[in-house]
Amino acid sequence: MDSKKSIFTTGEFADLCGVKKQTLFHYDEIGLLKPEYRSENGYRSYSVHQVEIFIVIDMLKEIGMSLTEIKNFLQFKSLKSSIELLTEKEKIVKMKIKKMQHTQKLIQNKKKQIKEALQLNFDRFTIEEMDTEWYVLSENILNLPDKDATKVSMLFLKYMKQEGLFIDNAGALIRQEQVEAGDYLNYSNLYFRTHQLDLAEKISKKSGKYAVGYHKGSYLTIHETYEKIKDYLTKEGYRVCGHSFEEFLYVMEGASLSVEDNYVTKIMIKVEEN
Amino acid sequence: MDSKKSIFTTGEFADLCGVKKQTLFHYDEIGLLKPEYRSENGYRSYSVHQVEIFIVIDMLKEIGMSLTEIKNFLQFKSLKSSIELLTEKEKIVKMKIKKMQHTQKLIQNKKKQIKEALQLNFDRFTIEEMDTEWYVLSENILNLPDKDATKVSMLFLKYMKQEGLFIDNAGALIRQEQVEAGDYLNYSNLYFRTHQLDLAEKISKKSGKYAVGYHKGSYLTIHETYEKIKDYLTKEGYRVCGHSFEEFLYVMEGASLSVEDNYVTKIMIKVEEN
DNA sequence: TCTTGTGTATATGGTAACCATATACCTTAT
DNA sequence: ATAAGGTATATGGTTACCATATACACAAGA
Repeated sequence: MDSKKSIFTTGEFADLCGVKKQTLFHYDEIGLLKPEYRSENGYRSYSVHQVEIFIVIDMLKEIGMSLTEIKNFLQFKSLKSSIELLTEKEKIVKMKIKKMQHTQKLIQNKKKQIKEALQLNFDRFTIEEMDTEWYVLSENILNLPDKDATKVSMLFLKYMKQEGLFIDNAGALIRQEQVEAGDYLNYSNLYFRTHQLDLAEKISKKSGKYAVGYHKGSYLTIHETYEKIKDYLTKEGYRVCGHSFEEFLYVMEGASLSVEDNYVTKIMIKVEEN
Repeated sequence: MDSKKSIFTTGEFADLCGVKKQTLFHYDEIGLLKPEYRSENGYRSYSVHQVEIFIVIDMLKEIGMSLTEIKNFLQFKSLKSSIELLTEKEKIVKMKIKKMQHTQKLIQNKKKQIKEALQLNFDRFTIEEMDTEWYVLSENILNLPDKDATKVSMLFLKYMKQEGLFIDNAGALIRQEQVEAGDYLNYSNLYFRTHQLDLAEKISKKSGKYAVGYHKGSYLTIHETYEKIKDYLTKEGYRVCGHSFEEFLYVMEGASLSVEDNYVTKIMIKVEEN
């Protein structure tokens, strides 16, 4: 006569919700989700309907609200403002979906990159015939003071990030004169490889023979690799005839425990035979 | 001659990455992302390429990896296992996108619900003519011992949750006999409203006149509201002629600070005129 | 040149949302 | 009747930061 159907213990309810009992204790403690009642033995009892509350809590948590915020929201002090909040959250969810889709692309790209890396020999220099490629270029920063150059670069990178174009590798362009002068850290532009040709205004290209080498380790020691490539070129009867393009890989099978030792920069310098 | 372009200070780099300086200090400390180098004055210097690393870190964080896991991953101890990990993470991202899309629906539903609630008077009982509705029903738990009933309910709810059908409200069906006997907590089935008619095997319906009332507050005091509805029916010249359907999560503008006091259970009992 | 505002570095303590563990009690199944 | 397993509370620990305080560095103007 006083049967109570669909009443769950803490363990059952936790299982149902896909969390640990601890979490429910916590929610009880902070008053976010208290059990319907306690039995005489002190055991918590949750009802079916509370599963629904939990689902809402879980959802709000998922979209980045803190438990305190959620508690306030569930107070429903004003239904109108609740609707407003939900409308706002709807936008956030849309953005998150977009971000996740971007992440998907990023992962695919990284996988491709690693697969390529598996085929590569980072210790050898080569001369390669390369096709034209299209880049989105930053403004020229060569003749700017370092401070200003940094600002321009920042704006460029922020823009690219914001537009979701930060999927492929970023690169740096070093002009022939700087390469020849050994002024390797004096970039003239940053760039991104792109397949979107509608970004036409800021595009540059290259095609022909390139010396390809890989620099392992810090940015600061890249001159060493450049010098080695130059030696290699002399030996092979080539000389620099254009700009250098640096792209960043950082996927070397890591013997080293130090993260940054695994950084690899791909260097491509336009060359021709003597 | 020794110009260094695109080198960022901690503040700049933080801005670029969309985080606080503190976060970068933290990553430096735990060895996850150390600056390329330190100037003589002790200032951290980050390179463009490190933005790329940060983006990967951020992405991996987004999909639920801990900083320690990320650090290990970036060690690239084995490129093959790195690819495997990424492939696994790809699946997770897919799932997350699905979940987010589900969340979108949920939010829309809650908004609709709140909008409806704004029109309602929770203090009045009414007799309403209602159309046929289709429900996904759980197994009958009426004649099961409470323990077993709970288990069956759990399986039902878990199934619904897993299938992503936990968008609309859950409800409980109390049979006429239990309603008449005052055994209001002795559900015979749980149900979900549904628009998917392909779930045909587990469907139930109803159509006709219903007494509609709202119970505010705890599950345990629902009998009070039932008794009031019964009084109301007698006064109006109606009597119970079918089952009662309870649905949850109609929200009330919260006068109370206690979360659970603001929840409302909608009670619909099939009735006919005397 | 001095100053003043802004930037950086380190150190320390604090926070949210749990998780792990220990201890004690309760319940059910054999 | 006893063991296995579930529940309750208490306490300390964890992760990924954030806030604040203090000290030093740098750039720009009076």
